[in-house]
Amino acid sequence: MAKEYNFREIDQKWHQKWVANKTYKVVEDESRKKFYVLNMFPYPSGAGLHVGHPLGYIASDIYARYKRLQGYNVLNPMGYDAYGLPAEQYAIKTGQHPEKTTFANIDRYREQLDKIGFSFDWDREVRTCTPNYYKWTQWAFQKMYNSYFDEELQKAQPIEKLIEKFKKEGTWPSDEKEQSELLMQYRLAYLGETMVNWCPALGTVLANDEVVNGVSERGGYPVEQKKMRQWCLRVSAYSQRLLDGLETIQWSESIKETQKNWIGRSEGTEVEIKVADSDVDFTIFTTRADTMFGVTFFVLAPESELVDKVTTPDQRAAVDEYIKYVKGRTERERMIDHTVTGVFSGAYGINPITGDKCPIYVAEYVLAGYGTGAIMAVPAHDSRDYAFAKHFNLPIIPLVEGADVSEESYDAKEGIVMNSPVSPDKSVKYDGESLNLNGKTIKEAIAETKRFVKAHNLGRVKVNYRLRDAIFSRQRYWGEPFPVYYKNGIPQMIPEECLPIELPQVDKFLPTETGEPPLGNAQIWAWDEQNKKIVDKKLIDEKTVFPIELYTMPGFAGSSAYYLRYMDPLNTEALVSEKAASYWQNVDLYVGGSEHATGHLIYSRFWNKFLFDLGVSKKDEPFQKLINQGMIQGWSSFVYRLRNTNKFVSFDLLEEKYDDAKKKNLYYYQGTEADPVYADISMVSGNVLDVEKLRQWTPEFRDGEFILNNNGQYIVSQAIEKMSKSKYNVVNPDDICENYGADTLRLYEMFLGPIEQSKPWDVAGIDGCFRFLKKFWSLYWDKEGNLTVDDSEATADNMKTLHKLIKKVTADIEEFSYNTSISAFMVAVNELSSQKCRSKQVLSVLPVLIAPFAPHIAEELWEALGNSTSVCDAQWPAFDEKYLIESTVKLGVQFNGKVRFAMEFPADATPDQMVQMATSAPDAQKHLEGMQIVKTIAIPGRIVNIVVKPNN
RNA sequence: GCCCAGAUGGUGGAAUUGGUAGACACGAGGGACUUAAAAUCCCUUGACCAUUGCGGUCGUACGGGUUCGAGUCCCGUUCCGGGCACCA
Repeated sequence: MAKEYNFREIDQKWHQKWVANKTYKVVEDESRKKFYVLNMFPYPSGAGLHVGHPLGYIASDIYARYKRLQGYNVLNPMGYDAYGLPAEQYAIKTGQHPEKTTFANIDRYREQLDKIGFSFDWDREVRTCTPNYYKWTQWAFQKMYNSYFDEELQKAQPIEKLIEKFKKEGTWPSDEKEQSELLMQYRLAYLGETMVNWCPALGTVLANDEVVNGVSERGGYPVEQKKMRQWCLRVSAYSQRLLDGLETIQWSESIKETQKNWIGRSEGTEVEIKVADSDVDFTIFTTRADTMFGVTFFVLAPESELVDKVTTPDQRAAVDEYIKYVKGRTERERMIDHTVTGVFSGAYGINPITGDKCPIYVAEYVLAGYGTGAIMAVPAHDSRDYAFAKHFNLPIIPLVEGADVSEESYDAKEGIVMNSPVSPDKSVKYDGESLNLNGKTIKEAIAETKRFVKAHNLGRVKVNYRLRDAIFSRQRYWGEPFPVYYKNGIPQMIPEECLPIELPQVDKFLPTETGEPPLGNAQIWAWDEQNKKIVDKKLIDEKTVFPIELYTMPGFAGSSAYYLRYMDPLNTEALVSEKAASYWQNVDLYVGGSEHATGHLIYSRFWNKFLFDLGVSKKDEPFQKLINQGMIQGWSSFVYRLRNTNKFVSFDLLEEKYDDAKKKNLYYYQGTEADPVYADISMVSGNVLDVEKLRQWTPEFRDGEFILNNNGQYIVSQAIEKMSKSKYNVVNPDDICENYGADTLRLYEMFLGPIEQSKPWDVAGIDGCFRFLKKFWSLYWDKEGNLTVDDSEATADNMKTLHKLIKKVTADIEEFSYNTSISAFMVAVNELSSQKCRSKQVLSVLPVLIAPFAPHIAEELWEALGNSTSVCDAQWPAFDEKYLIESTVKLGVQFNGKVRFAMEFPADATPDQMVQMATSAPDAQKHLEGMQIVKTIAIPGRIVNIVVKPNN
């Protein structure tokens, strides 16, 4: 009997050794180069890990182990994003404290993670909900509060500098309340009266990225717009830096593109518009300054305060009614329904370029939050203005030669401008100059108009960003409390030395009866200013004891700077020490899902840029390279229940009909509609249901009648969906570890396909990886279970196989192309096996090569070969080109990078011979005439490149 | 509507970035060993034609183009996925 590959024993043995020897502990070491690998830390949900979670962890663990073998000092930490809604909702339902369930879930996650053999340094674990951690979240918030963004320096500065400036200018008010309000307009963390996404069902506000298609991302509840006083982060101040930074980092183009869209830079022109017969004026923003001659009306956003100033008495009633209508519409309704609505304000604006009086409308298609909340409408060249003009019968003036605007607007920025002006008297003179754009291209016309507007002080060139400030408060319990108290309604920061302000105990996790957030339930929640401590609410007297903020921070607060904390997780004096931050700098490789593109990945970059301005973070960008791992989806299974019965019909007996109205397939059995019901995938093999298992699963199936097909089987239908507890399609990694071992799981998850691609989990192929490990194992042992490795000289074939493998695996890991490197291993093992290779020269290298992928088996073999140290401390081998020289036939000759003709070469021709033959071939002569050869490149067996240039 | 990424056997996916398409794995079929099963090993496996042998033709969503040579580059079309979306 050959020595068996006993993965259970091996996995357990090495897990224990790694823990005992602290193999993965990492300390700063100035003598070695650092490498920082990081995964997006998980939210510990009650469902535990499924096979999708480890995908990214395995990918980064492979890279971390590889870098370590290359001699880098690798930081590869793990922790938990522990604040979150599910724990809170569970608490509301059961009364259990969220901390209790969260910590229980963390323990379970840890147990599962430990089975997979990660090289995490657990001594650096962080949990965002522990005071020792969130102290620094609160600290950063206070720093933001005490900073403003200096437009000239393009960086954060202490707020004191701004106060000084106001004092110097003489604009510093004496009243404390006015001072506070003035500074609030500049602070990076500020209290703002803003329109927020209010979710009544969740009882909290949500950030823009937490709202998807007008409903909450979590739970899918309706969201409405509401004006509320909220803490905000002035993320928009960093718009340009967030945009510029994208050019310096190695992220996928699609993620960068998404962020660029989200930041939404647009360069345009602001123009001042005077309201006729009034002293009111307003500013419009346009990116199409070239179309000023085509303006036929103006539009204000309904929420704009200008509406009130502009509306004439006779239109007042109509406008008020319209505003009421708009307010009654939810975000969702506004998004889906694009019918044209609006109302005339009664006033007219004067186009400064043409002198024309144009009506001013109020319409919901103009957004208050973007630009100035007012636009000039050019129906000929903007589809929204066009629809509006058609609806209200307003004139349409085409401005581009050849553009047909009888059916739709011409929005393209291409063409030659006309009608600008229609006649010379239609262009107002300023300082003797009037604007004429006729005959120019649109691009030229934009530039010319900008110049004109600026020169005659009619407006200014302006860059606008779509990126909004982040709303930073939530009406929840399970989050970081704000280190803020209120003195006569003016917010005050609790002194830094008193941080952290710990989350108080409450008896109920719901909002209070008076509608206060859950923290309103906390009894010991008032600030004693003199004694600097938290005291009972009853003591509030507004003289020395004041109420503390009841809001908590949102989920992204704790996850924005966690990568810095890993550098120095136990530090009580600073977020991160100068020494640790200087050594680790920033994350070299970040792995996580692309769904965070407009959330965490923006907030984190903002947060880091702020800390960089403070000198705390040492790099302007937190994550140098980003890999987005795809999702592993599950195969959901459905059984079909005939409506209003307890009968379940096999899928292949159903009749399928497409319903146009519902846009999906409906199923019928003998005329009765059948509804799909989830069945747990553990009860299904292939697409055949184990009816008895299902009966025992839940009561709804126990007494069900199952109508089987002709083969006596019940067939389910299947769909690929996101893996989720509620879809009963979750595959758990523990079972795989139990049946195949951690190394097989690691290999298989990587072998499934490119990391960045989403793919359904299919256990079918796992045997291939398991077989490979068994073959790999059996390279080392004979029938009696003795090590077969000897000191024999490796053959040329052995060396070729080995060096081919080293080359391939090294290149593949660098490109995160792990699936192909595993294929290369399979080929190499087959080759060595048929070569009957026993040479230590070759076989002692393989464990090092496989160590990143399959660390347990690597350690076991490394030890068997007589090494006393961990394979983690071995050295990654280099390949030698000399073993890899190929000798095959053919292909072509190429001149100047452009191939001209094909010819064949003998199999064993050397590069020099190939060049010689190519240049002397008859076909070559015509290309070489009058030319001299600059350079030749010959790839044996493939192609000869000859770069030529003319003589002289 | 705008932007991004993609389409290769029965399946997951390779292809040195313009150089033998289908590596590797799964599945399927055949065989060996075995009383039997499991495990293991060997052969076949893109399609079609020829199979006693060599072999031949077609083939990377579709239609064109560039090139000695195209899965890869260019133009057009179709389809699927992702992001943004009254952003002026």
